[in-house]
Amino acid sequence: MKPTDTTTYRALNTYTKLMRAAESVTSRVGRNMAAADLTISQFGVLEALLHKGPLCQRDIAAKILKSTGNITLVIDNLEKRGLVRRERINEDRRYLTIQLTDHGLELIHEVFARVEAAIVAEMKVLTHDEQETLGTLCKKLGLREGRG
Amino acid sequence: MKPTDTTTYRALNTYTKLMRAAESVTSRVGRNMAAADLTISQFGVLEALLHKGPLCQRDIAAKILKSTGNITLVIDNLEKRGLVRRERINEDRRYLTIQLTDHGLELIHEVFARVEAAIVAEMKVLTHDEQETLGTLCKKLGLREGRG
DNA sequence: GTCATATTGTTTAATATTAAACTATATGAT
DNA sequence: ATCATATAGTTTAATATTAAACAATATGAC
Repeated sequence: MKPTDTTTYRALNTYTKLMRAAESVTSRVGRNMAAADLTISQFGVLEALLHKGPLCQRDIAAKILKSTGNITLVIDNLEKRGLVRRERINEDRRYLTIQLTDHGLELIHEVFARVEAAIVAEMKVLTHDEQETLGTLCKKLGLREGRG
Repeated sequence: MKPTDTTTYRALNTYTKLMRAAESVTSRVGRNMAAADLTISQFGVLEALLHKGPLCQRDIAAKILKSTGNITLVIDNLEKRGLVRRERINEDRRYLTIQLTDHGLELIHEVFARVEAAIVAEMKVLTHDEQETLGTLCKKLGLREGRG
């Protein structure tokens, strides 16, 4: 093999493993969301509101990497279930502030705890040092322009 | 912070970075598929056929981690574009063998080369050793039961 | 003030995805 | 041979997602 070939081979291999790991972990962790009848996106929205407080839809879209059109629907569905509330802001009436309701807060609190536990369990196959290393390497890949 | 807290914190942090890296890289690499009017799933199917030869739909579904129902549609669309061909097997008439057409082979050959180059470019932010390390750590996370 | 431009959120149309019900075929026990 | 079970693929209904067009509101130049 020429050096280029081994370089390519290594890159493809690493890429594949990264993707598989992400899919695999997402799928297992996601079961805890599905158990509470939350999609990954719905969980993402509620989790953002839990940890950042009330947000407008645009900020939510940016946070969970989805289109604003999609967020409209996700919030619609959460609103129907009484988990969040929309509130028009008077200083700038284009904005809507999305807030957790009491029920929403209670639910995401509980589901987040389970998800958190699942993530900790997933990561337990790695030592602390390995986790730090993985985080550092992933961060290098994540940084860069472009959606995502 | 109690030890449990730092453990949890580290796990969540690592998880987030893993997810961001995967999304980010997928999104950038995926542009090369979109440029040829291929969805990620369509690319996945063609790529599997390119590197593994003819496959039945069930195997394709397993390979790209999608439902068999979805594969039916993906293959339908590829067939409409004349990129693959379905062929009933006579030894067991439940099976369909999916083959690349000449046109399909030509296309995936070209698109795969671009995707490959994109992946190599993505991975260039990591040294060879770092790639090996990332691969090893991801593999530990990926292994386990469960869809994915 | 008025108009051009930006921005927030909504709607629409197209596509993707899944789970579950279904059809057709094969296999194995009796 | 027959029947129960399993398997491959399809269909259907529900949901998710995006891009693009759109409505409402804000901002800034003049």
